[in-house]
Amino acid sequence: MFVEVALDLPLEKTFVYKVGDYVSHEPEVGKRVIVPFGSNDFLRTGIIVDLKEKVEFPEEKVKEVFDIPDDFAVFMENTIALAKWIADYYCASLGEVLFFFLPSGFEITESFRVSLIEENVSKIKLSPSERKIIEALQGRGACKVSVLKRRLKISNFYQSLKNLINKGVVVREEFIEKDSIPKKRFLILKESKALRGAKSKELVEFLERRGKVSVDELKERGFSLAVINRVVKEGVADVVEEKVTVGNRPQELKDLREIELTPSQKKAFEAVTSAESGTFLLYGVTGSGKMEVYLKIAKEFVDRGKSVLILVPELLLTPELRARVESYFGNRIGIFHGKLTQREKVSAWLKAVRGEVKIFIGTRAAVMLPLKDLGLIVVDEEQDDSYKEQQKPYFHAREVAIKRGKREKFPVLLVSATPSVDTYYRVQKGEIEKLELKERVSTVPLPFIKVVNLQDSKRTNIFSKELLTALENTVKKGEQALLFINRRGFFAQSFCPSCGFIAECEDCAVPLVYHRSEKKLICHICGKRYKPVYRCPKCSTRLEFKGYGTERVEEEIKILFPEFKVVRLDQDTVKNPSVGARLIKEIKEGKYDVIVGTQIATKGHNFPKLTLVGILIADLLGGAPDYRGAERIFQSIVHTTGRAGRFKPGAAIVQCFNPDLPAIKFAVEYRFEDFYREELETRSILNYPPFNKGVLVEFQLDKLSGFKKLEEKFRLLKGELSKYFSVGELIPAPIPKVSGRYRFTSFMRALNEEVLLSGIMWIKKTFPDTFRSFRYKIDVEPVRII
DNA sequence: AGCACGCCGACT
DNA sequence: GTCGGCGTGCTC
Repeated sequence: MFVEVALDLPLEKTFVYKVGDYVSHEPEVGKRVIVPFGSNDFLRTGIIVDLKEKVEFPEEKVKEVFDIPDDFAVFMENTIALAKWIADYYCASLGEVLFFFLPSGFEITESFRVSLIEENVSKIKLSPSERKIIEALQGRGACKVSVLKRRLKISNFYQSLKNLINKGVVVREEFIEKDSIPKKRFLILKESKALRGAKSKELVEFLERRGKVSVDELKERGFSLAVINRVVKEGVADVVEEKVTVGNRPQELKDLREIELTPSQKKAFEAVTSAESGTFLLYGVTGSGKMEVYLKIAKEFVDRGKSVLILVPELLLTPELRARVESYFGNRIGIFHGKLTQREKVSAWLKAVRGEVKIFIGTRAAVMLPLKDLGLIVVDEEQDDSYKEQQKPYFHAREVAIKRGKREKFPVLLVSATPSVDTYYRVQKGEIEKLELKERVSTVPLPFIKVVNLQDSKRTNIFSKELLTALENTVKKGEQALLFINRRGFFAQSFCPSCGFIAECEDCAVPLVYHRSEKKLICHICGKRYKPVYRCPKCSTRLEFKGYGTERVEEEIKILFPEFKVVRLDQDTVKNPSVGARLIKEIKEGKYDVIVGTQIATKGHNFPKLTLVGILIADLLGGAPDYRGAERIFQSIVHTTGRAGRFKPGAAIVQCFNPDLPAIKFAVEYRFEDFYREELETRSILNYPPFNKGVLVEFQLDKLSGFKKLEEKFRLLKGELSKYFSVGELIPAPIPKVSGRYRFTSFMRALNEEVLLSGIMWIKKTFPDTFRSFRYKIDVEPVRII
């Protein structure tokens, strides 16, 4: 018997191994396998992707599997096929995809460690490289070879290290990086025997009753380790280690069937629960009860014995949301997201494998969970960019979910008040069925939105008179206001008013942002911190810290209204989760009058007293100037203004310089269909996605001198590449230098999925050889192209 | 990716 | 002679 194994390597190849007699478990597709690999046969973890009776590969070269450590598969056959699609579509290898999703606690790798044994090296002849290695090892214990190599940057590193080992100065030892699967030890009764000693007798009797008990439980019941060991030694019981999962706390259950559905909610419920497969869009404004509907649909599938996966954006997976889902499904829910610890991830993965949990709620990383009898995937806030992975494999979890539904034959439900332009386009083409919730469940009307043109308005700094008046009235009534700004420290660069000098990051060449709390200039690309310069180094004029960030807004509000209690909610203040949770709690309790915040403040939280939302400069909500700017402005306005008056009537003031932008105009007038129509028209004319499939290629150079060679090679391939893509120029990225590396990008567009797939296949075949000496990234259907 | 090996020019 | 810098082939 042979197995085909995918390893965590950027190679198209899989590897064949022979399965010998001495493996712990039967080979099976999707199981982990430990195999020797490479010149020194280090052990690595792989995934079995196929079973074979015969191999074409010369049999004498086929190595034998070291072990198959589990009696369960960590991937299902279906998800391995799905991983192949991800690999083909998003330009990665099968192994890279599988090991991206598999919690790293499942991985076992073997490597060498070296340590110095001969401290007195003065008498031995040594080359400079060898000396460098010894210096690095001095005063240290064993050091991983890979770590040492990375630190030293010597070209003949391995040769020099070998010389040192031959000279007897350094020793080498293999070691295994252990998996971190939580394990528990159990005693299993083998044969009953009468033992001496009261405690031993008691333990044997207890084992006779229970058969199998964990060592932890025995200890809790007052059996000492000595007694336990004795019973094992006498042959009464065996000790086994088992991989375990950790449970959730039980919660009070709320019965979903009590909720009465409106006619359109009912229609949506019927459509999804009666479908065998297909993609749906649950579409409805704030307050139309989207969540109640999809939870009820989920409940229906669980009642039928199916499992359900609910995907949410990164920022939405708050304790609040979890509590809400738990109130419906109790402790039967599992959580999976990137910020769990290794052990928690492994534990959650095992729960899925064993079917211990029927409902999983998670972020994009959860989309490949090996859920048995999966009957439904819900993608909440489907337009959210956090569904797109920003490293290899650059997959979009919404797309993977849709593919998974098609492959495993179950419905996929996208949910949004402001669908992505992409999804809306597919609704128009009939690929996705729209289920619109027309009635609002909430008795509170949608907030009244007023647009203020900053060019006409009388204003104090960035605050229009209208906004200031509304702010004052709101706080006077004892209610809260949220002032929304796009980014922390936006434009808060140090700027010379006489010569125009702007302090920039020496590595990334972007303007530095002044952070008052730290009294430092910070680069928002690489994070490097600088001492602030107060006088222009060129003309020694006093510098201004210009522009608006959350900090400056907070400060100016405090000056304008010294009696208001102001709180700032942005990346800086909620970086520490416990501080963030405390601030949120305090806001809900009404401890603050004004909240100054970024996107973070608007996602996933309901502030009951919040009745006024002010958007300071709506024109800037698009962030980076790319073809999706309008879409982001539209979504930001709708989401932010929707925060006002969730429980009592509220209002929103949208300040902007250009009130005629379709994204602004249609958002504030609640004319959603008009926005999508006009935006799709623009995209169509300019030939942007969704009318084609975009691919962003980015090259990174250590030295600018390498550009000539890169350009040459790129030009050489361009002809062939143009068979699949319309290829954009190789241009320096708008932020040309990141962490000391120069970035060059080309944006390419393929006509459709079919062409894209063959184009990516060609890239996979060609790029690794052609651009071997270059660092490059290939981001298929990127969410940002700068 | 990570490693081996081989070739070159530039230093002791 | 080494050393450091590439380009290239291979991993079951």
